[in-house]
Amino acid sequence: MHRWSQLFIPTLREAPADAEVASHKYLVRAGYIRQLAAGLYSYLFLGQRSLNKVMAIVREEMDRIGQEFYLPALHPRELWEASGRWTVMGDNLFRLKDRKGADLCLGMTHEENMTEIARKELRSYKQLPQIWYQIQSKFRDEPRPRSGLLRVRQFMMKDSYSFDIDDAGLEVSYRKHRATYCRIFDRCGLNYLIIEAHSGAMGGSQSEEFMVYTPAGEDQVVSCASCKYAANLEKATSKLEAVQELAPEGDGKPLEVHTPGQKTIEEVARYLGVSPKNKIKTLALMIDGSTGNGAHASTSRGVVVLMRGDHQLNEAKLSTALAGKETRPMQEEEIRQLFKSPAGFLGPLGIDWSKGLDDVAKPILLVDTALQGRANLIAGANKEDYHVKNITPGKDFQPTGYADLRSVATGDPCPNCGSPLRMDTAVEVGHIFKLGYKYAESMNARVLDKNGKEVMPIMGCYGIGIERILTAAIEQSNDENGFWLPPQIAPFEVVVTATNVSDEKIRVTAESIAQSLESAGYDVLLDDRDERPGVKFKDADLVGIPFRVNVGKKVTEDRVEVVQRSTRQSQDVSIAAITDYFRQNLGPGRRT
RNA sequence: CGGGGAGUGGCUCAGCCUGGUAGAGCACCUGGUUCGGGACCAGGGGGUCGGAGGUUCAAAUCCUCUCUCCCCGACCA
Repeated sequence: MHRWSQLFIPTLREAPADAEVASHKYLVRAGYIRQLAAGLYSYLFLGQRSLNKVMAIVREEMDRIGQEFYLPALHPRELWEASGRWTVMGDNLFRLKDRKGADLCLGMTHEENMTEIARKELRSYKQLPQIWYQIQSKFRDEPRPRSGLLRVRQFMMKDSYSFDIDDAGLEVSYRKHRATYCRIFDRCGLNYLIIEAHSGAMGGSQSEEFMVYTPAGEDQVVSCASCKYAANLEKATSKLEAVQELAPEGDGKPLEVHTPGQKTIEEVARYLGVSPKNKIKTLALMIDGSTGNGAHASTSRGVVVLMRGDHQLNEAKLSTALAGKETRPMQEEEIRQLFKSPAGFLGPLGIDWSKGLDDVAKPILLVDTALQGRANLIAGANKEDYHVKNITPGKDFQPTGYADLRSVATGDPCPNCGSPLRMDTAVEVGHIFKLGYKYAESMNARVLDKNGKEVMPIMGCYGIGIERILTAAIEQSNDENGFWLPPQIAPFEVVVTATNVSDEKIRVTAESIAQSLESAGYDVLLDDRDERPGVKFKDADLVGIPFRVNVGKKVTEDRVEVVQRSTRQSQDVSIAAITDYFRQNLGPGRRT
């Protein structure tokens, strides 16, 4: 039996000054966590208890499809060299040296470690499929930890990895995870949705994210109210309405027009009396050369992006199109040097664009798919105060390539059904991802197939942020007095509040009610502190326990009050019927 | 990393501009009165004012450097 009077539950009247989001404020105020440093938190009694419940659910569900491992958090450099990520991960990877001077790092994730095991141990297709998982601390030197437990440098992750002999097998493993994740998030009481995700620089493979709507989130989710379409902003697209093309002027060939002082899209469009939709937006960007040594060194490279005049560039999409390269806006001087054009009048004509990303000597020209098939557009003339009409992509200039680079905006038509799209912020609690052969390839994992031929196993990886489940649950359910958790993940299901412990009858009754609820298998916290009732009620409201039993003056009538935290509805229940009440409202006690 | 803000008992903050004995509320300890929504009275403990250097007779306060934390932007569970 847990007695509040003997526990360490340091509740705070006021939120710490540096907490902004609800979950952060309440986790601290309710005594769940304390901060150690930026992005590092200690989980106290209530916090750890709740996380343990989350992990128990995750474990129970994962055990139905996979096998639990526990891998080291400390990894030798060689492991990460093998996959190439020792350099790729840059500053995000925590690095250290052992006493002998050997390089080590703290695992941000465990693809390498798992693949290493697979590489050494898996020999035959007969051993496949495999699903291996673990629940373990991950370390990431985030550039900016934030929002309490939402983005931290050390956190618990359930990560799993699937190994299959072929695509069909991967599909099965992926489906299993998807279904399991749904069960996990359902059991944790989260209101989530599954969205198509940006699959990062590796591209191609399928990836979905499990999101919970909350203004505290860091992700933008685009969704359709009419159909099921939902995607990450980095991935989302929308239907393009047809644009009225301009009639060709003169002989239909590119035609320079004088546009004195007109630089922006809007100015030029207004000046020429056309819609921005008929204008090409030209963005000059730069890939900075790496300062790395030897093999990895590269030179800076210009990238020009063409968008429809009224469209916005999505940097994540651009980065994907550039195989993961980051860009920055080009400076005016750089534009002048590279393209002999004044900034503001840059256009695609007359420049020798590279034929592919590997063609490093020339600048890259990427054109958004919204411009593919368009005609008679207007762009800069690479000359002060001049623009060019009658430009048709593919005819008047040859881009390096076309790509979907456009950011979806609120109200754009859904790509499936055409209804207006909406955009919401959300937090990612899980991610499932078809990895493909990336690690099998780089780390040289091979098995023999039916025909005795060596093939690479195909992999999937799947993650759940443990703390984020708690955080999302709190973001989902809080008010000015505190928060309430779904009973399945609350540190206790019921708090029994003895309103006045100096009243013998109340004290004894509270004690016996707590006792019998506990015997019935519920997690009960008995508030037996010598405090005034107000203090206890405030604390009970604060700490996230979904039900409260008030044991007060009505004990003389053999009655107590049960208060549901979420609705604040209170109901008198006879003491004899208290266990039944919870059987009806909570189901049978889990520990029976 | 770029931009903005903040560091003063455990917590929330005042004091700083205009240098002169370090404060309030809450929390904590003791005694008493209380006991259904963060009680009251009396007494008490606790702070090198983030750190270093400088200016000054004198620095929480002015100057320089530095560390830490938070927020906004590029990454991710």
